[in-house]
Amino acid sequence: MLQVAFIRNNKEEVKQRLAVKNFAEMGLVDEILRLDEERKKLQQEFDSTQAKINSTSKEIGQLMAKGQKDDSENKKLEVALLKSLLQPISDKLSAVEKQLQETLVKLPNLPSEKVPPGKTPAENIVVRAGGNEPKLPANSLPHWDLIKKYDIVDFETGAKITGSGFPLYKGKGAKLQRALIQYFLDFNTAAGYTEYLPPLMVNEATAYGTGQLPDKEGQMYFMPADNFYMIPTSEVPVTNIYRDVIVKEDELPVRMTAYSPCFRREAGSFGKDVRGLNRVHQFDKVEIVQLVHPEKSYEVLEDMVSHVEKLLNTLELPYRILKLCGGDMSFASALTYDFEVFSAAQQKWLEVSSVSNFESFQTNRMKIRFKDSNGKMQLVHSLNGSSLALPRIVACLLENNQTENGIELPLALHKYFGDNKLC
RNA sequence: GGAGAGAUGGCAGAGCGGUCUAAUGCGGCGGUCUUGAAAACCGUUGACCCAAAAGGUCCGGGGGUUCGAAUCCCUCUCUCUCCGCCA
Repeated sequence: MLQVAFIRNNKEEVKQRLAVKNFAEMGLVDEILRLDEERKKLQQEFDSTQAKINSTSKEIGQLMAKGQKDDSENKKLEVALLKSLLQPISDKLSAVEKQLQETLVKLPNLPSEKVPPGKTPAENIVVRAGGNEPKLPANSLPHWDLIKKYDIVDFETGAKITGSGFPLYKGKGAKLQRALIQYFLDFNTAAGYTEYLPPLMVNEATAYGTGQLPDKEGQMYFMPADNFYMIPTSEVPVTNIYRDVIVKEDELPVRMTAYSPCFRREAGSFGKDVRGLNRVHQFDKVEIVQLVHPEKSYEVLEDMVSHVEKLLNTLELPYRILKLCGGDMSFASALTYDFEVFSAAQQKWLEVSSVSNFESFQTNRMKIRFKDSNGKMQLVHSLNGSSLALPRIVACLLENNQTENGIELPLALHKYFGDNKLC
């Protein structure tokens, strides 16, 4: 959520930058400023009327103490009159505040100046690439066939138990999940991130805090009996740890990592790209989140990108890093880098991580603040990224490392998996 | 699920219809003293709206009673104790 004061002081700049994200409803900006003006006017009316009521009520107390009954009765009538004036003002004020809030949350975050223009994924910019594409054997298979061949993921039984898109990992497949999670978490904690294991369901306030509500309501599984949402990523519970917290400046940066299963309805996506592990409703992911001083956030973003890149390098997979163009960025992000790995049998790039700086867009909703050296309250900046999402990593490990004698594992995983070959 | 108790400033904790502009203690910050530190003493110490002053709002959330609510009533949420159920 953008800050009204910022919009008020930078109206044209806000519109220009929203245009980079191909935002269409520019009328909302003017609407917000109009509502804000109205709010201010009503607030002043409310305050001055309330002030009169307060002072008169105090006088009543004093008159009663002196035993001046008639005078106090007159004052009571006066207050009653003022209160009848106050009620409609107060109702109007809450209505305007609510409307302002509802309009404000419809505005996406402003893209940073570093965001390249563009409308489609084709206009994203490849900033770096690494690793080598493997030479696959002649009879190489896509991962969904390898999975069957080695019997390590059973989609049919997963569908029987729950529904399609809920994979059932089995044997070495299950063990590989466990090994990857352990490895990723160790890699992150070694870099100074504190490990958390968060609740997998969250309440409305939490889902609202990171921007899932109201924007992506339909993408989350919802439990109506208790009004809980299944988390689409651990970013949601982890960032909300600090909701409504005023942190000390010297506690920054806050660095957190968490493993969790992620639940996504993926409503509207079907057909291509959903085969095998490419797109599923439940998957495992290790996430990194940072809360930082606003002056440091872009520096930290680069750190996080290089952290994920190092991790990816140890997996020995071919990858590339994209800087997303305005049209491909998410609602809440100011700058996003996507990581893709090359799935050799599918001949396709698959997204395995997305690292973003949200600046104060999330923290303004969550009121995560610190007091700077001048004693002024400031919002911290929040960033997060996957490090990493498992299914597509697994798909690539299977496809890229297939040999006649089974599937080899990168050196970094030998210790965690307990073997140098998957199967 | 049942019964009871509770939720107050960074923390502990008093207040139970008007002077609450929330006592007191601890902690934090500044100062005096000191070579320095500790101790002692003195002062200071939250957030939000408003460009700011004035003013207003905030004693878990929401609603009500009253001229006036931290204080009374209703309701929700959470915490604790006991019982029940349970991995």
